[in-house]
Amino acid sequence: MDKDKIIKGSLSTIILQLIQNNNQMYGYEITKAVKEASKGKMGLSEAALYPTLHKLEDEGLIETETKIVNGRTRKYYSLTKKGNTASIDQLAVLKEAIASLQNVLKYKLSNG
Amino acid sequence: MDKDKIIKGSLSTIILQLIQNNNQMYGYEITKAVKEASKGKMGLSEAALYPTLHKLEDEGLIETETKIVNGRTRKYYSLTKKGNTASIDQLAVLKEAIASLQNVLKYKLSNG
DNA sequence: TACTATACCTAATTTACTTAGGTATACTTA
DNA sequence: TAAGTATACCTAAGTAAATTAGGTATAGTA
Repeated sequence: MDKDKIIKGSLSTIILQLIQNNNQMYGYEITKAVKEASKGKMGLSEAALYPTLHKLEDEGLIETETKIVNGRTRKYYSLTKKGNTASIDQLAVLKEAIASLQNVLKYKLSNG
Repeated sequence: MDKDKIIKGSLSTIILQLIQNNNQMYGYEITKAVKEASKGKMGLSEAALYPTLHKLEDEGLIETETKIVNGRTRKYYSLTKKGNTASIDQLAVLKEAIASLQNVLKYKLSNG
């Protein structure tokens, strides 16, 4: 099993949550955050990240502010009001899903 | 967020683990087990399940024994030796991935 | 007799990711 | 000074794995 498969389908939730925890983040910073927080056990490719950021922006969940830092452009993302609500909701759903998954993994038939 | 997205990409691992916990299971039983273990919070569609079972069988991780019960055919699946090893390995990877995911979800930048 | 539950299945579509690039600036190292 | 690494943005094409939307058939229940 690919070690990153767990983030499949949860990518939007992860991104929203990271931005919420840190008020604002830029794309490259998010990829580094995932790597560092997971002690290198997870990788978030830029090819997966950027389209998802653009999708979240199109949905009105995040908004951008461009800054020039050290001669390079950074696009900082922060949550909109709608995005803040969505982040809270999605995190709750994900946590419940993790709990359910753990229950499924240890499940034994009662008549077994 | 779709409440079932967490199982995307982990489906093979879940199936192998359920069969391992119960020695042998048939397809329909697996769908009911997921529903019951998750208290109805997760659903595993048969359209997702059966192709995955067939793939695992093609890979030599599970094997079948057909039984007629109450006038209906059941295809019981059990782990092969290879499947037993794979199940143990994949469960470890998945558990580590869950732990990593939880670390990512609570991550705050040190310079924030 | 119709509906629900059990029990197997597939084809076509869609989604979300990976692979495989591209552009550009700043910093480090040979 | 040239090459390589890190930073920082991005997209197009391909693929994997799910969903949608069915199908077949038997047994039990209303």
